Amino acid sequence: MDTTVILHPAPPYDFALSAKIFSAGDPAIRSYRAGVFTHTFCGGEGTGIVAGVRARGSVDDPRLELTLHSALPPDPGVVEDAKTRVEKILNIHDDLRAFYSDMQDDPVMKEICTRLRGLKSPTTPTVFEALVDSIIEQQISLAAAHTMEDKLVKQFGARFVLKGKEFFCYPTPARLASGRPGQFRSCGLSTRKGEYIRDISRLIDEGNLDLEGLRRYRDIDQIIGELMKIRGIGRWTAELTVLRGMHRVEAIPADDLGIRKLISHFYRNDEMISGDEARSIAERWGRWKGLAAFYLIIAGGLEIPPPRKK
DNA sequence: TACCAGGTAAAAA
DNA sequence: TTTTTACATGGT
Repeated sequence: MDTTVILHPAPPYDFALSAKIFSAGDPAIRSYRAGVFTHTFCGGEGTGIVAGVRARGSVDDPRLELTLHSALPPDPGVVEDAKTRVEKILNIHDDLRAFYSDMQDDPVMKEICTRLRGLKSPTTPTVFEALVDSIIEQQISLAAAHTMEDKLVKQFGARFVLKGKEFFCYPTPARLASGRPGQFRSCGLSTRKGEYIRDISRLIDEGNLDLEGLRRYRDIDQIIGELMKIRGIGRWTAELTVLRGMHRVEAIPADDLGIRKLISHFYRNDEMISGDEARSIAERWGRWKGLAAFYLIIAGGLEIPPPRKK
């Protein structure tokens, strides 16, 4: 059973460029293959929906075709919910014009914005997901972390079968709260990281931590401060969580090794810089520090060259 | 084979 | 108070 609706992103929007970051994703969870972004949504009792998104129109007149694949016809409310969630994950209603306008004084970012026009950064469906993934990504390589993240989803997440294929959804705090140490270890996580994730999941499950509620703080430093009170969450993890999980694009995890390397590549001729130096350089991006960092990540991946030194 | 990789908390000094 | 160490897996 397929149900199709049309979404209307704010232009400019380059879906193919924006979705490419999901290319390495597992199709049983979330991926981008052959021009289609797919994402799972779990219902009750082993049921679920696979959402597929493809581009229609153009960068300046963009439309998206969202198709929901399910065993039974979905309720109108379910369709509306999936639509809202996809819009939020891809942030298709972001207006990039103010960002581009503010980058005009920075020759490096100005050039990158021209090359990557229409690129929008994604957000995780929940703050919880951003937080758990950030913990997993502490210290180790992204390749290693992504393997562990997929294992965690398959170990703890809800499962459903559609057209003979198996799909998984990101685990709820309740599921991770009752995880045993051996289960986290079998996902490749250190015993310590397993404890962090289990303890945070318990706090949420028992009603002692409201991650989504932290969105109400206007001051980002207040959110970061609240997160850092929790065991396992340092500054880097807190900053990455608000950026990726709350779409607070003014936040930048400046201590991040990858971001430091990218800033040094584009602004300091590949001479390695400290987190404080990265923070200092990022100041020029104003309220767009995190989004600018995302643009650097994609520019780095596409091997867009830094401007010739003067 | 080592060593590093998008950190953090806890132990040791 | 500041410095050092353990941790886990994938890539090189």
